[in-house]
Amino acid sequence: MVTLSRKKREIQEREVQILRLARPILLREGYQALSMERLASMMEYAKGTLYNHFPNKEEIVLALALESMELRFKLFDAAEKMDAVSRHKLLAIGAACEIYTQKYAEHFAIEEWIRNSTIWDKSSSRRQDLIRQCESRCIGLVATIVHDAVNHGELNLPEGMTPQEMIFGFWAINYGSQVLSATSPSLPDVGIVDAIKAIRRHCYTLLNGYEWKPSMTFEAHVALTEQFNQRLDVFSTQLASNELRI
Amino acid sequence: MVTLSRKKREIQEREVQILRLARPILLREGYQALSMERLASMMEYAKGTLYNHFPNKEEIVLALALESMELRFKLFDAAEKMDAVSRHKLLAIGAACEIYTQKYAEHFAIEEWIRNSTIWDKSSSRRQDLIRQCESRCIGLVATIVHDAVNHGELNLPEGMTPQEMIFGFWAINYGSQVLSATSPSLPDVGIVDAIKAIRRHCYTLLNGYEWKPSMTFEAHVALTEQFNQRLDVFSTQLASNELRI
DNA sequence: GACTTTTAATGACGTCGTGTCAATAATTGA
DNA sequence: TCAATTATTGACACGACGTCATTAAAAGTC
Repeated sequence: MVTLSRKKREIQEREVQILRLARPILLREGYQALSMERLASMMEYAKGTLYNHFPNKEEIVLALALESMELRFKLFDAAEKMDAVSRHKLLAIGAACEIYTQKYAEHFAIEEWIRNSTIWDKSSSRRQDLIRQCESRCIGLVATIVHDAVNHGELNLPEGMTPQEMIFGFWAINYGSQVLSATSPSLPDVGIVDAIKAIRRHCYTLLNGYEWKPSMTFEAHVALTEQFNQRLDVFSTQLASNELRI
Repeated sequence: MVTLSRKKREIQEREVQILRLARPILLREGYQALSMERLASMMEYAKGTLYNHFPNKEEIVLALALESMELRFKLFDAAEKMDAVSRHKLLAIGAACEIYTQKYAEHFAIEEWIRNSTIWDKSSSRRQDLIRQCESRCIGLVATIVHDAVNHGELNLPEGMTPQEMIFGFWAINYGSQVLSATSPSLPDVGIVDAIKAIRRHCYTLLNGYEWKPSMTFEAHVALTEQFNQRLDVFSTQLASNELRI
């Protein structure tokens, strides 16, 4: 039936629309400002209708976070698909992180909400699963690079370290620096001028420490990172225009 | 006057008491569960009295976070005072981080609230300053170690890197791994068994990468870390019994 | 000790937000 | 055309924050 599917489509549409309205509020005015009443009136629907789509406010926040994580995954995926040796691919992943937290800083900010237990615990296990899956895929993707590196003899993992534990280090240092840069109250006062450059250096040194082949200069490391940065920038812009939404 | 000071003391006491009641609620039942009404009734005071002490709920949370940060600083301070060469002192700091996030996991969890903009923005600038100061002192303390290392010729900082930027790397990797371990939904499913050991390895490799003298084996690195761990464990237990509160 | 002044404590109140649910409207199916 | 199903509505109950006029207690004064 045409009418049926039209109605159904309308309802599905609305879900997207709710998220589209919610995102800037959460971002620019904070969690408190995001209220179901307000969303409903912006949608020109009653509050009850909103609750047909999302059982609570928290679920909306996690839905937003999931959207953001999916964008992250696409960036990672594009990075992994670059035609390069394993060490360089890892730089591409690093570049993807930089893009994500710089160009898509809002997405990074929204993704952080999943770590708030108030929000995580109140939302449905279905959505929690989706988020877990998305995170797993991201990790798996990067672990593949490590795996290949080992197989190609470009890297020897230390005794007893899994590929996942290897990437955990890079994950932690990148993630940590991003959160600290975004939220640490005293960072600017304290002489940390260019956090990104510092982290690049640390990652470079870490790669050297593990003797990940091919060895390279820091200048080459930076140059390559910049190059991947640009390519991923283009890619992500195309992505956005294809989907007509960011 | 005796009576005056008794009253004044009573009021001061109450501030501590409020925090002592608030902490376990925030920790075990979450932010929602911490309500001014409830705190007031537990104190057997009216709500208004509570508001004489703290202008809002957020301020209570930041006050708790500050207490926790002060404990962290004490651990760092004890680590820095260990009689050891610079590289080993940095291990002691690493051990202090481990103690803080393992033995005092609740403090770590509470400290995280300062990164919530809802809470940060609503509380007084006086308290924000105190927190910034405490963080600065922590950073400064560790930066000193790097400084000394350079002065003693045990470390060459890469061109253009400040001591603060050097420690930023270690800070980020430790902090990042702690947050990820605590909150990342898919970590266990994904083959990251012993996050602490992995991070020790990464820090070790990083130190090697910078050729921080004296060079050492990973086994020595781990053994020394364990040793500092124990010493700081004892220290922190004494600290707690001295202050009759944790 | 009687008093005034200052300081502290109280809790009813206004306000706002969540989430529910019986009632109503719209859509579908027969 | 009408019954059955599905979607929408908004009044309502509830709970929390933060205020403030009112009341109580303590300090200061003679």
